Amino acid sequence: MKRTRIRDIMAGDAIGQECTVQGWVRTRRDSKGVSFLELNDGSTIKNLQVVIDEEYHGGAAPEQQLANGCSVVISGRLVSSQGKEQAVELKARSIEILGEAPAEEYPLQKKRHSFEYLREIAHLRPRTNTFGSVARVRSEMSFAIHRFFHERGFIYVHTPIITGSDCEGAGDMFTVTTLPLENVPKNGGEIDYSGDFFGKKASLTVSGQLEGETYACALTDIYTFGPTFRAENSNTSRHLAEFWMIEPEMAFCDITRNMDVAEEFLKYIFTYLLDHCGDDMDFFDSRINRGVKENLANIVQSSFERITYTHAVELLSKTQAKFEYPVQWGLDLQSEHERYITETVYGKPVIITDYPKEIKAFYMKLNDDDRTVRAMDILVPRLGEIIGGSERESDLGRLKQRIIDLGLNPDDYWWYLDLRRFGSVPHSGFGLGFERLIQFVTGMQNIRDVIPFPRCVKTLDF
RNA sequence: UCCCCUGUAGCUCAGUCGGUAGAGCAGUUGGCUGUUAACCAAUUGGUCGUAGGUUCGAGUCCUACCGGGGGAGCCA
Repeated sequence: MKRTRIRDIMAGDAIGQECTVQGWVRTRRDSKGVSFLELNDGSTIKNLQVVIDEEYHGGAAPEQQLANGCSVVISGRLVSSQGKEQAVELKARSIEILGEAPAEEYPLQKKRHSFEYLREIAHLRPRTNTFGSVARVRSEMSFAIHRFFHERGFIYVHTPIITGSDCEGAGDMFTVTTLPLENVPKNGGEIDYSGDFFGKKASLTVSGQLEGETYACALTDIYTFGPTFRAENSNTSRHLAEFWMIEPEMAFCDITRNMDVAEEFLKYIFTYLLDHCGDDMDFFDSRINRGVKENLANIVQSSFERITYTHAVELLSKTQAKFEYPVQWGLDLQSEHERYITETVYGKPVIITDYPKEIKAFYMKLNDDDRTVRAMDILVPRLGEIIGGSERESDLGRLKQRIIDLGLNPDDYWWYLDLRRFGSVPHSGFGLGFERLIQFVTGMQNIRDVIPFPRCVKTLDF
């Protein structure tokens, strides 16, 4: 018999139909003469209640073995439930156990486990409500992101994972090598990469932006969505050594349209999530972080406030609120400042633009005041910065000067500079970390719990 | 990398003033004709993270190391 997904059973009116379901037993409750199984197949957070009563004709499954965690094939008839917690239930006619899960050894109990413990059994944690929901939300969010860009004619560009440019400047890089580590060839004191696989030093990418710009300066509207690697020794609930990043890049686009697209982007994917992941979002809202749904709904409804960095500093200087870190023009805004502006001052998302050039990257377009650059950060309540972007410097001379001013070598950026030498155009883009986005929409506290197998400093267990 | 907290049963935790350990849940056994975190009863289960030290005596105090968590910095 064809396998029916539990999601489809829950969504439709299938009462009276015969069907076969396959899944894992989440829990069993016994009374004299009747047993109840909660069955989950991952297609939805909802469990299907299976009733084993006098009409059950048996099969290969003694009830004792129908333990939490075992996998089963169950055939029977869908009936309306006598219980109050569910509308439909499956009256079992036959049950076959595919794989047992000995109760004394199975690490997942039907009680609630701490996330710290579940991280130690990352191969089994997708069988829990929380991690099943995270996986479905990740998948739906990925799809929503691709759909947003696809609908607007953006080209999905696969920027490289391995990069030879040592100049991306966004963080510490992992080296990629086939050199024998026990006897690394050296030329003087320096490592000699000439005999290495690529004949030069190679690393894992820390950003696809510079490569993305090359394709934007040919295909106009592009985006990247791929893995990114940072070898930073940061041990926090917001950092991973391997994470996924989304980086759109648009030619013939100034900072204003960049902001328009970013605002539209966030509203689109949040709307998609609320429309398509209702059950999972209800779970996050009630069990993980009360208010996440309302927060997303408010963002979708709002019109993002747009202010300059200079104005933000004025706001922060005028307030009575106490901050741990000083507020002064020229210093970067701390997380506490960003949250004060978006939560207390405006109560909605805020886009801050035109930061001092000293605290932003070399490639951002210099304003006429020669002090600020066309950067834009989008801040949202409960998180702070969610998106960072800018209009890129399109003038060859000014870009070259910025590189020199920061003590970098223009020769390292020859192909990036070529984009300004030949057919240069105003262009803009932004980036956001996918896992931080998932953290934000689910309310999950630790970034290690929104990616299937987190890679962190001193952690590579699966 | 720095600061703070933490490590006790399979899981989540309690353990007072230093006197060799306890609860809930899970498991096991039994009971209960429709349960919903099912319920009721009984019961198994411990090198108290590791190594030193102080002490007549250490889960408890001290030191180091290891693991976990929170915060900072860096950043997405």
